[in-house]
Formats: sequence, C-alpha cells, structure tokens
Amino acid sequence: MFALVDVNNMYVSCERVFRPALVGRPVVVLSNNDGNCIARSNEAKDLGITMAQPWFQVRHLEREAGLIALSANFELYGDMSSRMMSLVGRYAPRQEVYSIDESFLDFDGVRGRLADIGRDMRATVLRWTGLPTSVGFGPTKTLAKLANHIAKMADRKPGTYAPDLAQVCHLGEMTAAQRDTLFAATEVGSVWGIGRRMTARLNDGGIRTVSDLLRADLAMLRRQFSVVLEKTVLELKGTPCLGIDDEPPAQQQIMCSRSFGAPATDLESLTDLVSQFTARVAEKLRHQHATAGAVHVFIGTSPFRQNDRQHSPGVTQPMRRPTDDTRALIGAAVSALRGMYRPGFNYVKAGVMLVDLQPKGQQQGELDLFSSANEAEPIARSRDPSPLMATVDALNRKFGRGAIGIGSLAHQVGGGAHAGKRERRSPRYTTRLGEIPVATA
DNA sequence: TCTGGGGTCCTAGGACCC
DNA sequence: TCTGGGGTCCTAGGACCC
Repeated sequence: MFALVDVNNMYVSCERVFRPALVGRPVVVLSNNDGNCIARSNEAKDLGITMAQPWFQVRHLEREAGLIALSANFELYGDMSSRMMSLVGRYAPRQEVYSIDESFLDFDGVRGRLADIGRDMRATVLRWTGLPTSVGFGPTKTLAKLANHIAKMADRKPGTYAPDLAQVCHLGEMTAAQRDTLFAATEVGSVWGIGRRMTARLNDGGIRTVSDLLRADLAMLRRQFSVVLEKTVLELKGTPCLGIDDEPPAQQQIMCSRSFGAPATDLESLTDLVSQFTARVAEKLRHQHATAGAVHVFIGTSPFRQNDRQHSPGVTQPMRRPTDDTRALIGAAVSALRGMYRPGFNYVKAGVMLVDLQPKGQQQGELDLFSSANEAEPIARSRDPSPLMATVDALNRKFGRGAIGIGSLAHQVGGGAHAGKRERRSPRYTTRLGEIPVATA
C-alpha cells in the first residue's frame, strides 16, 4: 500500500509557522520578480485567485480583501521541506521524495491500521514543524494521489465528500461501491497525469468524472490519447504500473532561467545575465559531481507585449569535452548567445541549461584526438575537483551566493538592473543566523 | 505598466545503417 | 511508369508535474 503525504499550501504554511498572524488571512506567495502567485492559502483560493495568476491582476485585493502577498523565500521552504521529509520517512520502509512538499511512502510489510498511522504521522509533523499535511493511501501511486486530493477537498470544502475523509483518506480500505461513489463526484482533471489539455479532450468525449474514465474503453484511450493515459487508468483500477523511486536517477539537465525586471535590448546586459546563470548551473553541476557535454542558451521576448516583434531563439553549444569548469562553460554560453542575439528586440527572459550530463570521472579515455598534449595533461587529473572551482563554491556557501564569482560578473550577482524584484521576502528564519527569529517576553 | 522556474516523459519524423 | 524493409539514434515539440 502506498501513501502520498504533502504539505497543504506549502509555501504559505512555511511563512505562517513564523508569522502566526497570517493564519486565517488570505495569503499568496509570489514568483521571482513578484510576477505570479505560486502559492495560495485556502482563504486566497476562496477569493478566486488561481494558480500562477499574474500578481497585477489580483493586486487590488490587497485593499479590497486584506490579501497579503510575500516574495518567495526558497531558502526557508527548502529547509522546512527537509525537516518534514525526514520525519515522514520514519514511518515507512521506503520513501520517494517527489517534490519540495510531497513524498510517496511504501507501507509494504507495515502492520497496524494505516489510517491511524497516517493520523499519527500528520500530528507529529504538525507538532514538530508546524506544517499541516494531508495523507492519502491507495494500492497504487495514482490512487494514493487521488486519495490525498480527496482528503484535502473533504477538509476544505465539506459537502462534496464525507467529513471523515478529511486530512487522511484511505481508498484501499473501501468497498468498490464506496469508491465509485467518490469517483463519480471527482472531476477527471483531478487525476495525477491528466492536465488541462487532456481534460478538455476527455470532456469533449463525454468523460467528465473519474468513474466515466474508468468505464471508458482502454484500447480507445490508448489509441486516441497515449500509453501514458492508459497507464494512469490501469493505476486507477488498482494495477500498479509505477513503483517507488527511492534512489532517483541522476538528473539529465540543470537549468537556470529568469524573467527580467525590465527588458534588455543590448548584448552586454544579456552577456552579464547569461554569465551569471551559467555560474549558477555550473555550481549545481559540481554539487552533484557531474560534468556537462553541452550548454543550451535561450533568450526570449515577451509574448504578452503584442506590439513588440518577437524573437525567442535557443542554441545548443557542445563542449569540446565534458566539463564542470565555470570559465569554460561561460565561454561556450556567451559564444552561443552572440550567435543568436539580434539588436532591436525587447528581451525579457534568458536561460542556461546544461545537458548531456555525465558522472564526473566517467570520461577518462575520451580525450579528443585533436587536443594537444599540453591541453590533455590537466584533463587527465580532472577527476579531482578543480581546486579553484571548489574554493569558489565553498566561499559562496559560507558567505552567501555571489560572494565570489568569475571576473567581471562578480560585481553583478544579486544586483544590476535586471536582478528582479523581491520586495516582500520574509527573513530566512532557519538558515541564516542573522535572520533567526527572536522571542520576546 | 505589470504574466514563474524548475523538471520529466512520450512521440513523430528524419538521418543513417545494413 | 516503376523506387525495400527493418532497425537505431537523435531532435524538436508537446504534454504533464509541482
């Protein structure tokens, strides 16, 4: 039996732990640049604010409804996440951390009533971290996800579902008839793996609820949609197609991208930004002991500025050999940028993606034929982390990102005209000594 | 005026091979 | 006029997730 545990409105709940005055109020957390709402309290959802809705569209609710908006504070959320994950992981022999706020647990071999265990787990996480969670149990991961969704909705909107399903819902211990009653009341779009597009197409075909989907012809679904949907339906019927990934495979790409506070038109600004982003992905790359075989760089104008001419190119620049060296990666990224940049466009975003990743130390013997002996020599030792890069990473860890960087971009990190707004960020309560909360009598 | 930042997987089509 | 068949690998694009 699987469980899915997640934190209700994760980012908002993290903020509320340290600012209890936010409890009961409509609160949203904003994306980089204070652009979109990426987390909403239940009260904010009740105001009609949707996921990823642009901030400027709901800003008027500050005055009209007492809405509170905060800039994202990922350092805080990441730290709260690891606390919550390690607590939850004690309850089952296997755990897959699926996202910053969700974890699958495999309860195979665990004795006792799972619903009771789930309630205990929930209470423990709440007591030890202050974070409210929901727990769903089911014989497949997709059913555990759906149970979790039902647990949340039963808590938030009593009426559709029975109150005893709130917070902890166990689909595995229901009869088929009980399950079908629930499924008839659940929209097909609530199912994990069925997004907006597929929901619209399914609705067109008369499939609106989970029960509709379960009654549909499997071969037809596969033919008209995909093997992915077929798997999803099998999982909903109780046939496991997905297992627990407790050792997720190494990442295949590492990305850093941003929208800018103000459009950039000149090559110099873009070069600065792309250099910064490359420094950041290179650091992530070294952190996971990997090398990159190529750098993909993209820039783009804003599709929302309809009077602007649009230009959103991307270029993949192969490295001569796989590397984790910031200097080499910046060189390649900047050369890719120069190749695709065109003057006269209002660029509003840029990004750098490292691809063709390999574990470090795997590429010996692949020295390219054309490199000179002088060049090849330092590469032969490249299994050891480059002392320079290791020092750069250590200093940045100790003194904060941007403490030290490569050449001209050092002054630029964290500042500059295109750094973006983060006007409403809360203190990093749990990870910066200078920002730790103080209790007063 | 103002619209996020990460990722994964699948599929279709083309290049290339024998 | 008529132009194989089966396989692999790569890439771009689309769908999905949080």
